Amino acid sequence: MTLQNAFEHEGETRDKIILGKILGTKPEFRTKVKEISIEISEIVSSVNKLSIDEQKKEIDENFPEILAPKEKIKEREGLPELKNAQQGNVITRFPPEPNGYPHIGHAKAAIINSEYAKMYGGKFILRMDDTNPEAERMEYHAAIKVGLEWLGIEFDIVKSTSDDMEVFYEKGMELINSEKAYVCKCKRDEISKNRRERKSCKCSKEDVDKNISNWGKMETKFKPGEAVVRFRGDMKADNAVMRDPVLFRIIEGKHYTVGEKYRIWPSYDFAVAIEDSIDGITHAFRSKEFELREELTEAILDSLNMRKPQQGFFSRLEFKGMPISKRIIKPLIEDRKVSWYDDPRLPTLEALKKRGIKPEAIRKFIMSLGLTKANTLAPFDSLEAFNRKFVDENSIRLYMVSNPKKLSVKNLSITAVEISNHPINDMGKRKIDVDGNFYISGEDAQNIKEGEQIRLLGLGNILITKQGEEMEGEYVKDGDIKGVSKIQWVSQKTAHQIKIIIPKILFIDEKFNEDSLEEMNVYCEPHYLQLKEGEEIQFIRFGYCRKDSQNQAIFTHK
RNA sequence: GCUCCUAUAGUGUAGUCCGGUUAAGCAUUUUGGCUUCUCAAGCCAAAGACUCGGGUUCAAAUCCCGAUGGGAGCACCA
Repeated sequence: MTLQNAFEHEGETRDKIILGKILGTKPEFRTKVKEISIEISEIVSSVNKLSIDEQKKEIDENFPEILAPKEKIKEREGLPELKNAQQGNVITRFPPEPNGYPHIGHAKAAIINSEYAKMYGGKFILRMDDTNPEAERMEYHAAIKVGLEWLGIEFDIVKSTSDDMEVFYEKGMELINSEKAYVCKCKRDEISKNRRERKSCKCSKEDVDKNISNWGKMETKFKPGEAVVRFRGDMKADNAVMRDPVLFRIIEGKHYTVGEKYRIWPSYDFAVAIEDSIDGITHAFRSKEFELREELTEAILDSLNMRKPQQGFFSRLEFKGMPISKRIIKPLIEDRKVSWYDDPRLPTLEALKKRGIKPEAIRKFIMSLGLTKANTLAPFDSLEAFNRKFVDENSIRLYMVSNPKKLSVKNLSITAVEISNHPINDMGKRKIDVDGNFYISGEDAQNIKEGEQIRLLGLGNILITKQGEEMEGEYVKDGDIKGVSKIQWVSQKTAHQIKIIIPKILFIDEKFNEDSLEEMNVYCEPHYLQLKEGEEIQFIRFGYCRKDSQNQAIFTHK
């Protein structure tokens, strides 16, 4: 073993390392560390005296097996194992609030929870967390469902928190009756101040009868803001969430599905605790900002003698320079700095789709981030790398020319060429008519000198006879493929003009990037017109783009 | 201010619970090479990390203490 290690490290080894290896593989020596370490030192120094060739000889003669290449460490696949989980008995959930358009953050929560359900052959529930009528809308509800469908996430059960209003009332009454909750009539500011100062208010001392009658008044008489139900937590707790949090409050707005049927609405903490318990959720993964809520969720369920789910937490996911919150996006839309929530510069699912990111890539990407609680500010690059693998296989290759320059070729003996749509996969061929009049890219034109040969891809070599605004050349029959620069081209007669939109980073160091949307007017092959909208293509030597319409494409990535 | 979470290459992570079998694995990025009628994809190679300071131990990325950086919570939002 000493020999092996020495050989692997250029003929030198260290006794500490050898000791570690022996103790690691043979725990029975651990009690005799002193004795064996002396022995090891001797062996090590004798091995180190040998030259590397002598070591190799020794190995060949006596221990040939250790020259076999080491097997690589196996990378764990997928997510880490769950605690207290049994195959077939896992139920997870994704509870978005329908108060905005779904984005990459939603995707992370949904994918992690659904993957766990899948991993354990369990169930996965989509629960629209709609307990604040003022913020929620059908439009968002629908957008979330569309987004998740696009991601390819399947649910066993779809429900809304508001389906269970009667249960919340029942459980709320139970808490009031058992003195675990009380009606508080303090002003909002007062509650907040008392929380900070860790002081109870006088409402918390009211008896059960008074609380019950006040609950009655909440149903009819009190106005929004005049009374709330609070959980009797611990006003002295270090965890501020435990300082008598609100369980119910009055909201009079019209709810997008149940209308004005209810005016007392449960708070998030209460609703989630109860819902997770009655839905049979075994494992609930929430993003890190809810970490302090774990204690409260458990306290509520304990006081109701209800079953508790196992909770887990993961970090929020954001891309560098791509805002995720409505607070930032909304003003951008109002100022017309971005067009809408599907603007390709945004990290919403709709935008990612428009930009040409594939759902499989998002899934792989999110799985690659793991379940870490450290903040993740991923660069968009890594998503692109995943996406490229999916997109490359089935994007047809087309020629496109930017900053077009004219090139006319004399003595062109052919009138049409056939070009295959993909270099490796069989995706058919297309025929292009040519008449000697081409466009080539301005960038390529710059690099060409008179008297040089270039090759128009798929067509043939051209000897450039005249540089300048309008270039001229001669067709070289059977030209040499190797050693000439190969460039893409478009036939002047059939060239189709499109606009390519290049989305770039929206914020640079917290400042809006005024140049975040670049537009290019380019010529491409007429074949573009025959493609379906939404199809991914690769403009050769430029990058992958998604066809947005007959005259507009969006740049996906290199 | 108080409380909680977090810290591994340029970037994202695995390993940390239960110290040694791995002088830290993977992906991405960058660079070089091969292949190729694309500057794509594919293949090969190189480069590159345990935040800092103490302690425990024969042995610390891993355990303990402290410091520092980053994030979150202290809503009648979720």
